[in-house]
Amino acid sequence: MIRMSKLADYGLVLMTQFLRSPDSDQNLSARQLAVETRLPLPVASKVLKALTREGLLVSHRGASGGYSLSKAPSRISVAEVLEAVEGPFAMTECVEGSGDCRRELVCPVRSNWQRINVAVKNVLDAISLQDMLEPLPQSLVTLLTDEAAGTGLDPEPHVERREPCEVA
Amino acid sequence: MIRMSKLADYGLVLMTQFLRSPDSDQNLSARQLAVETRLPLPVASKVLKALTREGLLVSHRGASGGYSLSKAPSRISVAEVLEAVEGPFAMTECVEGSGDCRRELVCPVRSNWQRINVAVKNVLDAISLQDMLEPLPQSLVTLLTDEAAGTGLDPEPHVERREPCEVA
DNA sequence: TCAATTAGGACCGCAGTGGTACTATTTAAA
DNA sequence: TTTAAATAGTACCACTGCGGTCCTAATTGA
Repeated sequence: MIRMSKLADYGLVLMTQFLRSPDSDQNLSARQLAVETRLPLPVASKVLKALTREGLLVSHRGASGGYSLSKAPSRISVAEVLEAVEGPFAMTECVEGSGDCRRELVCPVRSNWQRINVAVKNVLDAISLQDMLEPLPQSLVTLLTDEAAGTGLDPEPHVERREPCEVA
Repeated sequence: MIRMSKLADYGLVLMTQFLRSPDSDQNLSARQLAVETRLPLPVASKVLKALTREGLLVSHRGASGGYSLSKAPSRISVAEVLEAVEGPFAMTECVEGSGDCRRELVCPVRSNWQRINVAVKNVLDAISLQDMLEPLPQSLVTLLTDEAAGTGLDPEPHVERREPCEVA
């Protein structure tokens, strides 16, 4: 499924929550964020801690404390958020080089996984928090998808474009 | 980590194994494939069954039976193989529409996940089995990565290109 | 001083992955 | 006709790690 974890998804939801109010560098408490995002407080708290540890959020302790974005939302990428929560981006085990793969020497696909890994990561790195808010990045996505579809490969129509279901 | 499962990785390794011999539409038994890929026979067997069920392989039962590719390796994409083994491609839960997400109505990122999902899937769909064999698709990957990097977003240099470690 | 925060763990149930085993069915070859 | 070598299908299981909770500091504005 190439699924990313729920926690990472929560990370994105929480990060974008800062952009929903007029001033995006405001201070929001874990409690506020949890309520607004419909997440259980302990869960939101855990994710916020991770995001802070990785430098994407700045925390303010004590009464009337909270969190705020560490930089402009246009300069925070989706990939950054995901990696902050779930660690370095590695689609396969051999990409992160644990090194205990018995197939390593006879594996013909390994070096290409490295490349694919970079390609996918770049897709997620090209999308900023700002982009995630509105259904705007149409140009971006179509660009990416069109390029992917027209790379000189056999034009087998694998692609089945799903209709994105809009939010109310 | 956005990790895909080991089984899916095995699927790719097994599928590409057909291309390592001169005639790619030959008949290979599970036992042969298991030995050549250094995979336990039961594991290889399980994955091969899945690939057959999804129509990517054709099976031949009985003595001197085995598996063979159902179509030209240039017309089989990486995405197809992954989906055959681990089910439909969905990076987040809400993408596959289980529908029990309490955040659904207030979630600002949902519709964009649909798009990102398509974008990533297209990256994997643009790479054929053939491409996976040799470290060839340089043009393809650089194209994808360059396009991703130059989409008019804030040109923050998120991208840290890892040096791909070649196979012997 | 107090209450409201964040920081940092420890802890745990449980689903799902990775892997095994067994039986039934098919079929080329002896 | 028999046999052995295959695949098909399913049940089974150990174990990892995810998602989630809770508790105890440390911090700080009111």
